[in-house]
Amino acid sequence: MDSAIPTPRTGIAEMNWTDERVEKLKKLWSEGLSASQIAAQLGGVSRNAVIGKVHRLSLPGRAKAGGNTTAAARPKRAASAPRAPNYAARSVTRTVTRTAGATALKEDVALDFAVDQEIVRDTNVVVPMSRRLELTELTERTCKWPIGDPLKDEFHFCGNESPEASPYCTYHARLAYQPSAERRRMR
DNA sequence: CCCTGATTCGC
DNA sequence: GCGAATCAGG
Repeated sequence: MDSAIPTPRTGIAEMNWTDERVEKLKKLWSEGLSASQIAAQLGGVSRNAVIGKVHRLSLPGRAKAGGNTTAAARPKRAASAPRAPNYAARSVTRTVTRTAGATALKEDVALDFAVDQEIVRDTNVVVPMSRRLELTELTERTCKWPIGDPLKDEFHFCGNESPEASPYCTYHARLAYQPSAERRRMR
């Protein structure tokens, strides 16, 4: 009677295709989410698993076979997606303080330069819209800047592309690591 | 290189 | 039935 116990007591580790999960899969797939996104939402399965299941269920594939569905994969987001104000390319004409006299300290010049750059940034850089990724959707190159209250449902991560070896996108990296002159002036 | 879905095939 | 490995493509 005893012999080999299948040991199904793995608790949560058992990720089979329950009716619920299949329904969710169908729903998300029909909404146009990519297999990897669906896998991330379901949890415990790979995108391959999702694709495999989709086929087994004979769900309608994406129009273009093997094709990139990036465009089709983003059905809607207009609802409450933060829109980045587009007052971007306003140019700032700043008169450089060229203290002609030899008294012009190198430090001042360097500082001016830094400030110049800062102004340019402050003028051109706008708060980027986030991709609103879930924790499980983050990858090596997605910005991990958290947005919102972790306890609330709308909590998400920026998710924009982050430079290699950086956990944040360029925008949030600046907020995170505020270096030198920038901070000084902040005060 | 990043991503996508499609297919194969051992389990 | 399942899904990793592989294939094929943008």
